[in-house]
Amino acid sequence: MNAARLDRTFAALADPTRRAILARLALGEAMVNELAAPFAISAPAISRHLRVLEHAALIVRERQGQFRRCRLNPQALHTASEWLDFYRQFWSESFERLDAHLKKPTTGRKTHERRKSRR
Amino acid sequence: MNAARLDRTFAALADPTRRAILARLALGEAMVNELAAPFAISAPAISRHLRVLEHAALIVRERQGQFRRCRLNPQALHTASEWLDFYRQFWSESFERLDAHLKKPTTGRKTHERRKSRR
DNA sequence: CTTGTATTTAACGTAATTGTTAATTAACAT
DNA sequence: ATGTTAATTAACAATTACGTTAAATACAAG
Repeated sequence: MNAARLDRTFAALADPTRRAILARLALGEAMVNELAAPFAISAPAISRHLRVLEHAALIVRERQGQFRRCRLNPQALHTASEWLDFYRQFWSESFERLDAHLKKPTTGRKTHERRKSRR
Repeated sequence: MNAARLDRTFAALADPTRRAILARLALGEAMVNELAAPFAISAPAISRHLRVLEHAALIVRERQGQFRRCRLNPQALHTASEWLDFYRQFWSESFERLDAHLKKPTTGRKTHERRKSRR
């Protein structure tokens, strides 16, 4: 539910720079320039990526002197993951089918570990 | 891993029409016109959405007479979900923090939990 | 108050996305 | 063959996305 929110979240995740920023923030909070350092793009470009991430509620920012501290906001990731959760049944089903397929041609050998149904 | 693949998957998921198509396909396979029916957009527009979903490996299609049968391909959803899984720890941590916060409002508590530096 | 550092906003170019309508391909039916 | 239906491709317009450089803002510090 709330389609626009999911739009923004998935769109924000659809960029490798932004995913890398999130990965960096997973290691701990960081300032903007710290986040920008690994990338070969300009500071304004980073700033806009951060704006996208913030608008998607994937990060939060707060002024700290002349810096701006950024940290992960797990809420939006949670929402996106919940959406995907609905489809988990399908890939577990297809693993079951694959499993059945692999088991049938020869005799009973345990070709694959069965994927557990999760949660 | 494979950034371009995740790019395509998340970008494909960042559109409400495409998510609705996936939701419909979760109910079972369907032909293109069947998928198009609920939407107020033209057939070519649907066709392109399907192309995006196929290119992102979220669906597979096969000719069936003059029709084209579409079905969910859980593989890409699985990949996206795995990527998100990495972040599950963060939102569970923040739930723990929220929990602690709600339990301890009155007594002498240290103003802030220090984020652990992690990995 | 002037200068330096951190970050954002403005202005701009280009490429991608999403939609449209018209034309095309593929299969079916008469 | 001809016409009908299913679906795609072609050609085009509008919007959004992402990058740049230059200018503006905000704070720190001599």
